[in-house]
Amino acid sequence: MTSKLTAAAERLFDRHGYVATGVDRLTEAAGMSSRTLYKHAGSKAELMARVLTERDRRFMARIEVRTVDALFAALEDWVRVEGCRGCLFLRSRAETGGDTPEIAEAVALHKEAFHRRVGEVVAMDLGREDPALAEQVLVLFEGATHAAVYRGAQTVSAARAAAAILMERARS
Amino acid sequence: MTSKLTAAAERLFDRHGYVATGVDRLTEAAGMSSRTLYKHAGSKAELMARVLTERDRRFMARIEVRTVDALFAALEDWVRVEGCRGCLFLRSRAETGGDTPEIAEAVALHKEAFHRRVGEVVAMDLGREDPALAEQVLVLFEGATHAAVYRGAQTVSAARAAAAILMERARS
DNA sequence: ACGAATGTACAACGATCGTTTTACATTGCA
DNA sequence: TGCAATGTAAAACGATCGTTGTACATTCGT
Repeated sequence: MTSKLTAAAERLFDRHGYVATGVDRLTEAAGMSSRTLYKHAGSKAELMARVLTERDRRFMARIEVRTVDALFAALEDWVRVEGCRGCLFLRSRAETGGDTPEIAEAVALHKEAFHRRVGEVVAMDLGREDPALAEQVLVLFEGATHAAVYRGAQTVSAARAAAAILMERARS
Repeated sequence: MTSKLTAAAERLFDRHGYVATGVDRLTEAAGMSSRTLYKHAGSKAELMARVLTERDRRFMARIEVRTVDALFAALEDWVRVEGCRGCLFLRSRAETGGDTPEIAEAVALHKEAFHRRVGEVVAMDLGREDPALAEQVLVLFEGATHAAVYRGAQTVSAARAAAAILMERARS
């Protein structure tokens, strides 16, 4: 019941935006009364935070990989499943101007974890730490995600190819 | 008077989001009555479209360059002046789910122009067309813009360095 | 000097916002 | 069997939304 709410909320927030999605649309999609929604979620902002935390779990599980190439392969899968609408975390933070603490915190936690993971994958793939290279890979990942909004999923393969070149150069 | 409105609106939309910014906050910041705002702008959505068109002009003027390196130098200047809040175009489109025609159209026009410009710069710099390389440069640009939201302006120099490597490799 | 244009302040429009209240039905454990 | 717990529907809360109407002041070209 709680998971149905979270799933429905994620879909609506992702497709129409956090602010633009009213509570009545959430209750309708989740098939529950507003009373029950508030008992479960506390508030709309807490619901969004819950959505983000849940999405973070799903996303981070998908990028549990050992190579940079697999990182972008995972992103290809992700956009195939989730579509190309940019990063929900950055979008919801931007929508609220960072003024909603629950949301800002969930986003910060996710982006910290993501940054750490990229660093780890680059280190594993390369055999040594390389923070500068990791930052470039992160930029390619984020760029593929956002450019895909108007350029389509091809941006992910472009980023993948670019990352391969950077990795190859760092190895030799 | 119209330009003061547009400037004030851009600032508020950029910092707090399109939906979250009410008309009364716009009138207050622009120092005019709501009646006058609507005479000038027509509607809130049209005002946002005007803001985006104006921003497109300012942005495109800044990336009138001849080399890929200068492209990222221009982005460094841009984020120094405008801050790191991601791409206003993609954000406003996402906020409205693409359901507001005036906004969706302004965004589409800007992104088309931007994509074309990147292709031109890569071609000039390289001496020949290279659409695949241009796509990678575009991904780096977009990635620097969005990663900068949580990683800071350093992402731009990371992207700049990565682009230099890709360009060098394409030249030899 | 005068009428059109353009500005203002301000109340009000109906709609919708997030949230809570009221009153009632169903379930499950003691 | 009965009392919590948990659900429902529906109305209402005050606030705010984008937008418009009313009534009055200022500026400006002729």
